Amino acid sequence: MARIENLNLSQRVTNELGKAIIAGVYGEGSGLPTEAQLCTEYGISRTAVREAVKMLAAKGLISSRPRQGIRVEPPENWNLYDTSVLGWMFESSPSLLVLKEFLQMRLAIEPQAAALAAKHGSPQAIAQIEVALNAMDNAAQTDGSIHQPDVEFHTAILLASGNRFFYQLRDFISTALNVSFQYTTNAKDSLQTIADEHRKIYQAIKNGEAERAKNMMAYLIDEAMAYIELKIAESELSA
Amino acid sequence: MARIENLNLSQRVTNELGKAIIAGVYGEGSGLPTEAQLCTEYGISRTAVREAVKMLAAKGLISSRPRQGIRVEPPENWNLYDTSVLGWMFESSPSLLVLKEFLQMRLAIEPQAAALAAKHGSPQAIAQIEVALNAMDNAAQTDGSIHQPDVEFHTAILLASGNRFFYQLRDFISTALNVSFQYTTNAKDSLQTIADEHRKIYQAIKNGEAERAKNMMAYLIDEAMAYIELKIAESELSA
DNA sequence: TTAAAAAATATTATATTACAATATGGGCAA
DNA sequence: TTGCCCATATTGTAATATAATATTTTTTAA
Repeated sequence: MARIENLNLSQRVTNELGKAIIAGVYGEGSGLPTEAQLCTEYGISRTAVREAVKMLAAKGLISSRPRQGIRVEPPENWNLYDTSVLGWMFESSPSLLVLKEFLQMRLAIEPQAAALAAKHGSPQAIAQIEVALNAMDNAAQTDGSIHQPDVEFHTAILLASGNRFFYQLRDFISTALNVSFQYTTNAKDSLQTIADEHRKIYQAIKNGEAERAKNMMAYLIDEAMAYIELKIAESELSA
Repeated sequence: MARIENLNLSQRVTNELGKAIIAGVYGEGSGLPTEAQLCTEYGISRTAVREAVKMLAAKGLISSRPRQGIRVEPPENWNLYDTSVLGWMFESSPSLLVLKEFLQMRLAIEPQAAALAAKHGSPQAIAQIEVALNAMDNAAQTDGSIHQPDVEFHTAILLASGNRFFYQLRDFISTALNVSFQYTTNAKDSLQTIADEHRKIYQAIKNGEAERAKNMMAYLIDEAMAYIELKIAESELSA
């Protein structure tokens, strides 16, 4: 996705409205202002407003009909796997509970992806996993940030699964990881532990041990899940 | 989704172009005709063309920039979880191999969803599963179609999981099931067997047996997977 | 008085035209 | 040859007009 300052007018309006809709600014039923009102509100032409409306409709957030106006669609119709929608969600809602849902998804997807990678992964795809892994090691030893290579590691496994539906979830997983990082400690000695656990997954994939790769990945994500559930319990206690 | 005849102009054009793009009519790099050409080709105004372009851009299929024109995005950027995109895919590509990818996804998602439903499913949500199940039984005994209640059964479990990301995949799963039905035999005696296997899943969920629900669901999908792999082997043999 | 029909109205849908912004490629000058 | 500038093609934005659609109000007739 391009930087915000590079977006054109209708894309910027799409962003604004998308965020507002997901933040619940507009009531679900009747919903948004009319096109005319939006024009004056943003000081732009109807063309730009309509294009923004069309883009949001394509993402399942709204629908518009003559005489009725523009109304917000029920949230279960929102396309949550759209990168923009996902981003807007995290900007608006407290993320611990959403993060748990993310981890449940990761627990479903990633172990299977690892197993498929072990079974069918091409040598190049598996080499790509190793590249990311080595970058993690490097970061762990040189006190650098482990985040970027961590994301690349998981993305590379999705690609190696050979299933385009899994790989399609790379933004989803990246977002989940980015949010996770905000809650995890960065104790220096634990970085190497994390890298080592990732290496076990890699070796299982490389050796074609599907079950082992699957279990190791499940273990890794389960640890994160346990940590988040602890955090949720803490926050509920203090509330 | 509304019927085609009920769609407005820009939505119809979106459909036409979407299908054409996914069918590979336009080369990936340079890509589509200019807006002006599309106008004359379809005999419509630029407004309608631009709205269609914006909707396709929102689904990740294309991008457009001044002077460069409209170009097809690489397929890994297409939003495959968009219902329209999914539909266009199945209209264009031979479905057996795609179906296998679908089943791999289902094998990742649905067992986990069943486990979550067993752990956290609300009584109403679980009752909804039973409604679908009874309809399946009915269909099996009265020689009716088992398809619709089958879809509803799986959808109800996704809903009962309490995870909105799982429930969001209901259209995805439905599409996968619909395609599967085209390949499966409808031997009357096997219908009751299928219904019985579904009932085992339901009972495990109702009793809160997460692991059992998970395993039964995995078994169910694995059977479908084995069948499809057999079909794929057959078609490769004859080719 | 009530119900059906018709008219008024508000809003989105489509069309048309004009101009602005932008990036590509070619030509011109140093 | 290299670098700059300008012509040009294409999308981006704007403004305005008319059509389609569905709601509300009014009118009409039983």
